[in-house]
Amino acid sequence: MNPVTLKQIAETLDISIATVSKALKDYPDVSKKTKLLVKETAELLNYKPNAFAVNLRTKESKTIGLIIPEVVHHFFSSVIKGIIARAEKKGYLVIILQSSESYEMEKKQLDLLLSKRVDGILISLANGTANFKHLDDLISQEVPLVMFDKIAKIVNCSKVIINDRMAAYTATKYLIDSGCKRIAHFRGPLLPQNSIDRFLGYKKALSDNNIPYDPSLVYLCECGERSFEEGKENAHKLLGDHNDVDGIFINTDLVAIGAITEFYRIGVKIPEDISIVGFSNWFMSSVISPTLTTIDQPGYEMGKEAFKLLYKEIKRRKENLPIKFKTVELETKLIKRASTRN
Amino acid sequence: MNPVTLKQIAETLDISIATVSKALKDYPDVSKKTKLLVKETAELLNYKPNAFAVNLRTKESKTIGLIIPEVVHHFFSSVIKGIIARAEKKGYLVIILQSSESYEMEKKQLDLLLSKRVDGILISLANGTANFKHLDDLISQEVPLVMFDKIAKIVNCSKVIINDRMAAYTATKYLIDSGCKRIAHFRGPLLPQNSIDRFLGYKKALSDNNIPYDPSLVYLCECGERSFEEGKENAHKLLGDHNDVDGIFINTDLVAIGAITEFYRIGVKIPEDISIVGFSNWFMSSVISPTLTTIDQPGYEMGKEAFKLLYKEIKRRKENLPIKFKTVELETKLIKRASTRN
DNA sequence: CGATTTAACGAAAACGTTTTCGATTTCAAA
DNA sequence: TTTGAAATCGAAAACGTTTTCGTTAAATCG
Repeated sequence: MNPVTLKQIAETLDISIATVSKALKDYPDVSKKTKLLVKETAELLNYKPNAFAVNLRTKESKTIGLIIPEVVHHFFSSVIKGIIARAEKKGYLVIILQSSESYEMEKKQLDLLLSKRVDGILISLANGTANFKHLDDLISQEVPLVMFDKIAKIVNCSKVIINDRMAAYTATKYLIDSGCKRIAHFRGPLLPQNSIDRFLGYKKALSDNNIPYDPSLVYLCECGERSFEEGKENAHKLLGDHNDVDGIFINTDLVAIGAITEFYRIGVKIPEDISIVGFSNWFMSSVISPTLTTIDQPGYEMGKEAFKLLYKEIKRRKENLPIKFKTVELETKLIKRASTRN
Repeated sequence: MNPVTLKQIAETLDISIATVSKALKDYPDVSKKTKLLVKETAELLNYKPNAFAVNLRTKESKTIGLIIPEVVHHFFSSVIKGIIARAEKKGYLVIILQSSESYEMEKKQLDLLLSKRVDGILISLANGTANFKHLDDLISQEVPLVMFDKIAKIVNCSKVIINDRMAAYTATKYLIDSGCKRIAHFRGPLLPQNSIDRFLGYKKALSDNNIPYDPSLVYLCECGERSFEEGKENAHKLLGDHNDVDGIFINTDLVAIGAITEFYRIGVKIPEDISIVGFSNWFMSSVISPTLTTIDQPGYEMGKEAFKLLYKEIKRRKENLPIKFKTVELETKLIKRASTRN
């Protein structure tokens, strides 16, 4: 009935608890004979170490926390998968929390994880967070922390990112190379670094190719739950505002798909009239019609990489070694499909 | 530096640890004066209870485990979101593991969660599991367990499901009512209950409407990573095998989208030549062209409901009350879109 | 054979909390 | 004043491990 403990093994073998514990962990100061004996009876009694006691004693939980803005999201699901896969290999479990793009939530979830005493935290920032005290506090408490995708450059910790700016540059450049002269941009929210970077990449590509930057060609989206609708709305507005746009670089695939849908409804031909490049390479993008040219954002790899960094930090921290923060940058690539002319 | 403990509060106030503990938890046998004092200094010293010690003492972790076949999946993401939302409200965190549709994995993950001593487990079965000993073992160990979506009828625990059979019946009936005479079915794998039920619903709808059942119209898919390709392949095969099919009920949306893609490529008109109904109502289905008629499967609600059931069981178990297993059935509805004639 | 090393084991503290139960004090009623 | 109950507190055990350090027995060496 009640779970087997070291004590019970010790009693049935008439040896001490200490010896049993050491035998199970292959300490050198216990004979091979008793080791075998202990292991056999542990097996027999179906002994499972009590994680609570181990945690208390060792001061670690072999558990990490993960905070993402949104669970129902192709990119973040991929990240989750990558993290879980890697974590499991190293014997870590992962607790997932979502900030729903809210700063307040993010703080709350961080506190929750802290009070559960996870061994480390992985986080992708909410769009709403512009203040980073909660993160700095973490770091000064020496809690291993690594940020990925939506990061804050100013916070001093390890990070894994893509080069949003360069990727956006590539995307825009591809539009230019395919003959577009007047290129709009549906950008993401104002705060997060990556939507800023994508905007900057877009601008740089224009200026490098002697295309004047026109602010009236930049449309804003929240890129949240309403992404698809925002795409439709912005597409509609764009047609009202301008009649000479022949290309759009869009902050994220879902918005792009909304735009395509609206253009289709109105009768604007993609890519003949307007070429479109998205961002993220959601699975959906390979399936809609026309298929969407986009930037592939390696979620699974990002998850794996983020955990690797965190794991190293946890380990070094345990051995009291100095920590050096690293930021690894993952490759993106342009996926050419049918929403652009080639 | 080191985290504050009850002991330190006790020492600064020159009272006992016991009193501090009781003061913080509002025990009746400590005066209001000292309660206030204790709470103030706890606040001041930024005291956070050591979760490890609490776990050991109370024998619970306020953590539950979740095992799903696949994380990168619209339906399961929604479920995750529902579970997390509900769990957080009750002060529970959730550890997520994935079985990758493999029985062996599923067993392994279950063991992992067990060894972490989670307070309960939520599971949606892998397609590969036909043996349920691992689950029965759990139940006999009195670990609260509830299954959702992909369940095993034979296992004696609480469940939350949809009526796959009825939903499939409705879908097929809708095809019939819209004029289809010769209706194919792309079914899911042989083992899981829900693909069996959907198949049975399809069959029942035929026989209730005097349409002969023709086994050669039933095509199998794994419905795993290759869903989209399977849809294309089956669509292609179908056209080779039959030239009179005018409707298909497809086990899951992604396969349906594959089929639509292939039909589009070949020039078969949807819904004029062939009508299609999918299953699950992935977001994607509202966005492709033509938009896909499908059955809405309420993932978020299912997650919430599953946690509610689990929570109740955990609570009753703690109070040593008798447990009665419940299975709640969630409503589905037919979403009529453009892949069928109306 | 005595001295010293090596091998094998166990006692006990520690991790930080919760909770039982007994001890002390206070105070009102008799 | 005595008695009893009520209010307030603390000692201590317990949860199950891990690990240090001391103890004993066996083996090795000179």
